[in-house]
Amino acid sequence: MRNREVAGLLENIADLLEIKGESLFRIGAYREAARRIESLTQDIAQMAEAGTLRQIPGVGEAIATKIQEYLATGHLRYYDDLQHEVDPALIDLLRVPGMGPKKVQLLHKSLSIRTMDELYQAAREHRLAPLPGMGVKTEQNILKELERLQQRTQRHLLGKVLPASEEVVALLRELPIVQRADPAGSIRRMKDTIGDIDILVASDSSEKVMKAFAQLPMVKEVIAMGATKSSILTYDNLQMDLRVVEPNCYGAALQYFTGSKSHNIQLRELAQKRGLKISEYGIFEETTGKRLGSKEEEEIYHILDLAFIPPELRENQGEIEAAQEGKLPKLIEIGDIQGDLHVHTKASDGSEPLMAMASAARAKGYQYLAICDHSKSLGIARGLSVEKLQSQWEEIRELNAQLVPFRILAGTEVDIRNDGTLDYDDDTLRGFDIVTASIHSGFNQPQERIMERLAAAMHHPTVDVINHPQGRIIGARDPYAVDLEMAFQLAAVTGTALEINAMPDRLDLDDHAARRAKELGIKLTISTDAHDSSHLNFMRYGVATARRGWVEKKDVLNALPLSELLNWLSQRRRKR
DNA sequence: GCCGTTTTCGGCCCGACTGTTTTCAGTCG
Repeated sequence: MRNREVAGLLENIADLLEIKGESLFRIGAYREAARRIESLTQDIAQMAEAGTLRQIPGVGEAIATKIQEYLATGHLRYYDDLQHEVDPALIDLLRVPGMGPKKVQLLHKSLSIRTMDELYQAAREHRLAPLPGMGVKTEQNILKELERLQQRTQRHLLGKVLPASEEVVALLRELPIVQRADPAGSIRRMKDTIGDIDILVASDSSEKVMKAFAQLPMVKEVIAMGATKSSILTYDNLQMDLRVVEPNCYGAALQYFTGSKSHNIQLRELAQKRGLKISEYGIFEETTGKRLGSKEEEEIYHILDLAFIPPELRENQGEIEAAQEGKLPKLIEIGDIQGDLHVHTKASDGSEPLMAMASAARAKGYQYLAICDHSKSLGIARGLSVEKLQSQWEEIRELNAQLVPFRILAGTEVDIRNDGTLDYDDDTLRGFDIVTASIHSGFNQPQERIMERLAAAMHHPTVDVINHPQGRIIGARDPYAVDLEMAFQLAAVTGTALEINAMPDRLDLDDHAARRAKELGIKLTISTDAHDSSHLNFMRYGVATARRGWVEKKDVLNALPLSELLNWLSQRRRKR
């Protein structure tokens, strides 16, 4: 898939146009197209061949032609020319907070500054301040931001940021002056990675809240402090932005600060067409200025005759249209989950015994838990030999007798070997209650080989689920070369379920892929891949990813009660 | 550059904050 590559190209064009001082609307058009292509599960190259590029919202005549040219020839004349007009090195400077296209252009023209290093030097030597529109304060800020940029990694895992934000929100809620508090922004939308943390508070004493916020125990540095907005840096280098609003605007503010930007823009356009205006203070009649709603978030949507749109869907990916037509999905909820279908124990690379994992699952109110330790050849993870399996099965039988009606399923995470064969013989595989299969090697194989392996696994008569089908580790490893559309077709034909792996650094299938799989009627599992009992709590991230993928309860295998899950599994055995 | 039950041309979300200014430009979300 070259989707990310094409999206990146369009982003670069937008950046260059921005520095060049082009129309903001044209720049926005490139960014919107990039965003749409990034979230596509269909292969952009295939769409280009089929001539269907213009079906992508935000892609019109001009951009479609450019994509065609780029994919066919490997380069784009327009982009090449642009790079001669505007030095591409300057794009980097836009990453410095406070540096926009105008300042980048100014510094480039007057001081020939091209890189962050040069910018840093110039600021150190006080050459920025005398420039028109700059000044001492601006120079100091640039210096500070450059230093901060070095120590701050760009994006953080939801699994790290969500608990941190909830901790802060809990502390803020304890203050008597605080009426309401919530994480907002991309955290509330449950994106898999997060930049800055947005927190919203309703209070009549804004400044007191600011002060209390700045004194929280996790605060390392106060970056900015205004009347209604302040930013801090925590000891684990998370930036948190706090905004305080009056309680009667809280709903409108929560809607606004939850975003996404793109969702809000579309919502505001819709409002405009009806003679209404939306801001963070409420929804108003354009002509009279009369406020129609603001206290609760739901009001904003209801006044526009929309069903309430859950935060996870607010990405301008068709949710507003669906809300208009009353066709929003009834999203799966954490309480719908009846069990976990992928966990490890001490027998392979987990850290707790079977009994501990089972008790923890039962304590969560689950009806079942599938033990899926690694298979024999995965030496690095102490994969189980057939002999060890026998004793694990024995242990499971004994425990099940004690724990009834709770049920431990004897499962495996069998390795799909480099040649596409599975890591246990068929007889052994038939002995499991559930077989999940994974690729753990040959990550760099070409797409054909990867697809052959996946196809072989999905056609194998015992395989029920493919785990982490994309194979990404967020921030560490790119997905392997999966043709997702083909994988989905295979899953649909063979009736194989696909996992949404809930590990915070996997979340694989990701949200877009999950949505496409759901559209094609593929069964999904949401499992944690827990290696100790605390990891069972990762389920919320898997459910969040599923929700972002418009997934409903009926799409998810482990939302079934035990008896129906067992039915599904045995019917599958009979069919094959 | 995209898009269309108010438009194939003329629109394109809205406000706060900062630092530089004497009324505003640039940046951000």
